[in-house]
Amino acid sequence: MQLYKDQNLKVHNSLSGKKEVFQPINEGHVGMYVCGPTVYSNVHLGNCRTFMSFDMIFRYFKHLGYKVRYVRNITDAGHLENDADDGEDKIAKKAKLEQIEPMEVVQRYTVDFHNTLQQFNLLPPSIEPTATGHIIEQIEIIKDILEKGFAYEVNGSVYFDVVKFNHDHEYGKLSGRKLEDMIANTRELTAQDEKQNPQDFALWKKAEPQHIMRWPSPWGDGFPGWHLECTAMSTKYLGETFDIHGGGMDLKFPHHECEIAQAEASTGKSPVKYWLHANMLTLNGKKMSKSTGNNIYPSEIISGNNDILSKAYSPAVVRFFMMQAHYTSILDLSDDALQASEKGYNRLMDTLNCLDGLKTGKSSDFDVEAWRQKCYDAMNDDFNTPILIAHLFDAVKHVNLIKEEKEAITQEDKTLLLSTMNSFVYDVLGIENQSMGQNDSNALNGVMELLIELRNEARANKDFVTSDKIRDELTALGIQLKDGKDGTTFSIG
RNA sequence: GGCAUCGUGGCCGAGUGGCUAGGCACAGCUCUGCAAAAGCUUGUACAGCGGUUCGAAUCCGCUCGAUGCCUCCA
Repeated sequence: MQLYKDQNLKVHNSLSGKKEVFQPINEGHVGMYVCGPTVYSNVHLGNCRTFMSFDMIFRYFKHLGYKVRYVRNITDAGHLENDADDGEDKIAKKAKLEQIEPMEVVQRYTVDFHNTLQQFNLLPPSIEPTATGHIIEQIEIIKDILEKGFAYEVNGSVYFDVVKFNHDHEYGKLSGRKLEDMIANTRELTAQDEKQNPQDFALWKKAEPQHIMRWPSPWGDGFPGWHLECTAMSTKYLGETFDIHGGGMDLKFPHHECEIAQAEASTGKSPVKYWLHANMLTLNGKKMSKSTGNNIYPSEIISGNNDILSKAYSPAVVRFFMMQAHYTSILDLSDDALQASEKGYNRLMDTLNCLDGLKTGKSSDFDVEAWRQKCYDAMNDDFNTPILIAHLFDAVKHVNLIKEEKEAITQEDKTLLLSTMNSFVYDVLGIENQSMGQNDSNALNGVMELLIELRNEARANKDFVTSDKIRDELTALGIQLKDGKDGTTFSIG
């Protein structure tokens, strides 16, 4: 199924600041690179949002029938605390703090990262390379950049020469900055800086004797700079120019700007056709951040064990909540917003659960084909999931009306509706059906059927004391009875 | 200080030069033994001030406010 031939997808390119028609470099194929986490601590919910956004994008490309190679790296070395001379590698710092091997730090938080993303139903990327696994590639690129004259070596470290690069390239084109402005606004240089210019950035850092994470290089023992790993790994697995590069908005500058500079200095080509940036998740109106402590961890939401939220929320509800906002918009997390999403989620799932048993008729009051295209139009407009969800609720309304026999649907339309709903909710949005009720254990269903039967007998006998007791006690247990035209159903949650 | 983004009804959140997104909450009605669920109906809006236009919440300018980046961050 090559749906992409019929669907006109547009994506917002941060480089041009415009929505552009998406045309892959190689017909039918998409190469996509997303900056992964630095595994020195647990991922917080803000981190998850970015990966969830790109997971949805990955899923939609696949849904459209593209062959997608999705590369998302693990940064397990080279990410400095700061750019100054006393800059310390984040992993190494944590290892020292916890008195364990750096690779133990990496292992622990990589496992946490994978577990967390799995809970939110993220698909694994096609390739998940690590920085430490690509030291040789990084050294090769440094050599190349040195040879082309865009870098210089000082005392065992190699720095990228931004000023020289800017002579015949444009440093700052992604983030809308001008080098002259940056230089004019630079704060005082910290004491004995090796860099010729504060805007220069490290490609290779010399390892001090006490530094554990070190690799041999032509410039002595050291470790690679943070920006370089992404260039090395994206080039290796996707080529010198590839379709999509994604990441959080906060990486636009300097990280992505530096990636462009490194690639252009080395290959002479612009590395990426479409730059996509996911916006931040805020908490109390402020960006979530590991360093400031303004954050919430996925486990705290799922368990309800936190001071911010009134209750626990399932991963599917959290994902639904995120999908209700556009990936390029700032989204603020709050208890009210999550509660509203949970109710909406339950309504959507109730509809999905009853879709299969929907009675069909001779005609349809609901133009399923037109509705289906509206869903695609929403996604084609830069992955507009909030609009898609609005359309999904339109279907919910129709399904409920059909259930009440106020509207009708043909078998053919029902089949199309069912497959479209399933595709968009489960495959594209990646929202799992964690609402119980239909597909639970037989024992529970049996017990519930019995209780419903007893209650209905009591009601028939006008013994409302008994019938209300059954209903109220079940409500207290979190089980809701729903009296419909065709009898009583229940839902849990 | 520089660069960028944003300011939508009670809350969350789309969109856009003229044709009420959607979810949640609220109100009325239908259904019900009463509820719940579901459905129907309705209300509340585009930060402020100017300008462009037949017409702007949507374009332009200014003011105010918020956030992000400029130092590690998804």
